[in-house]
Amino acid sequence: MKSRAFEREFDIRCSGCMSLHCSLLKHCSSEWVSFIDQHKTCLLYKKGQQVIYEGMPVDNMYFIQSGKAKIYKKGVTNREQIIRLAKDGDILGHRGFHKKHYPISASVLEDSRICIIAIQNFEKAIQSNKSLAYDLMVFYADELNRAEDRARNLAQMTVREKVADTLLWIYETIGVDVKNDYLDIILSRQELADIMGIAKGQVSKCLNDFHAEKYLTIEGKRIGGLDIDALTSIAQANYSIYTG
Amino acid sequence: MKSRAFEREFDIRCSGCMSLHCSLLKHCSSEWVSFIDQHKTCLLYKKGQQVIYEGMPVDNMYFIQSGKAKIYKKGVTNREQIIRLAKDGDILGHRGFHKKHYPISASVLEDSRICIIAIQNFEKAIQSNKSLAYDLMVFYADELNRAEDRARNLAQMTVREKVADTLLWIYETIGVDVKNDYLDIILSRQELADIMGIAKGQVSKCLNDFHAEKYLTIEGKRIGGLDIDALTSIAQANYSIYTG
DNA sequence: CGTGAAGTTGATGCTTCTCAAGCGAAGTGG
DNA sequence: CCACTTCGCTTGAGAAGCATCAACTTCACG
Repeated sequence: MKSRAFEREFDIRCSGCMSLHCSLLKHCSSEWVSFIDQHKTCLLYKKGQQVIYEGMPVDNMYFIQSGKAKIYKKGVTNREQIIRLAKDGDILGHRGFHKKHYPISASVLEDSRICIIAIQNFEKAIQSNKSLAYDLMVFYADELNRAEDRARNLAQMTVREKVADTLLWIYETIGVDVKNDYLDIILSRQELADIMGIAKGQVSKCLNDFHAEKYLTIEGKRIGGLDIDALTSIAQANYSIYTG
Repeated sequence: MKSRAFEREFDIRCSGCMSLHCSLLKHCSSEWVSFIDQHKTCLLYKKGQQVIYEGMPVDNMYFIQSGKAKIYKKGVTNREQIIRLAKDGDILGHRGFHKKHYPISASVLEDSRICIIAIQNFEKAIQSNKSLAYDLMVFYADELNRAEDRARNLAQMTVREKVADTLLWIYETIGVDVKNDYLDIILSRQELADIMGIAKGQVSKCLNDFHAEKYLTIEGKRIGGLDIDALTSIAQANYSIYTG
């Protein structure tokens, strides 16, 4: 953990954090909220800094108080596979729950405030707050469905379909800046490629195609003005799914 | 549910079923085991019969007492994507938990005995058996990690790597018949292709390649005598992963 | 046997990856 | 404030991988 040299602490009360729908606190009794308040650490991570290292022993759960992060695994031929993007209020590290080593890495994409709680205390909170385990179970079940949809899409879609599908996914999970309608996250072309498991150049070309077809606007790394209907029909052109 | 015309009931006591590590019963108190015993239905499904229909309202949880099943989603251009194989003791339908409609279909691959319990009773059991929610949470978390590994592999691996990886996956999740060392499940080439999201012909060719290279033996649809080390090194040839 | 379903094999062409060169923006040091 | 450097993006050519399709073979089952 040497690389954490320039992290800085910040201070926030959990009671203020609840408005962010923090998954941990939402279903804890007030005494447990103050327990967590006293046992948590809050750190400021600088853009690009790595929070979780794949293969390291599981020690903490992390909660994004503000900021953005990417969660990724090592893949084939020195590639990364980004499996998820996270924003304010999201958990990091829950994939390591009940495992010895984290199965993923996580890095922040912009300066971010992260609340950290030791895994033992997280376990205690689960054991003592009945609905917390239940809600986490439902949360995991949702993530599982989403992960398996993505597995199917990565396996079966063409590059063009993957790009459309991924833009919609970012739109849904991260959202847009209401001021200018740009996706509220900055990703390099390589990172976009690592989400879809395709080559960087394909991302450039496909985005330019979509731009030429007027389905979106590009401003450097910012992507916005998504034509949701058009992208949806591209992503699901050959689909015979029931969307429940 | 018209197609269930030739299902037949069978009878089994939950207390006998516990030896199969039935996920539901393992952590229920004895009074709840008898509650479930009284509220479950047991049906015999014939080979090929569909148990769960993607898009139908969620009504039951299903447990395989004996048999094998495939769990799959509709995909692109009339393809299916098989997301999981299940055997004795496994749950079916848990992906629909807390959803209105099943996100998956499930069919049995051989004659199978299935125990069925209404979702409301399953909910009651969770609410009343504290460790059940916890264990289900851990179960979902494991499934999530596995699903995301598969997403990465489907996105990044070559066909040859996918085939090696998939054979190992079947070996681990389903196992082999100890008598003859053949994988203990019968899958058509199309079904194997639907697991990996590749073309049927590629499966044939690649299996023949592996056979020629003496990494396995083929007896019709039966595949056996896997050279685990060789297949592992094919699947992970270009991998830079930490395997925790 | 006869029929149909499933498996194999090969030819063809499209999709996608790889690699490399050119370009532009952003940051650095003088 | 300007040249220099660096990094990431773009674009294109060539190669490889893979899907599609069709013809043929094998197998299962009546």
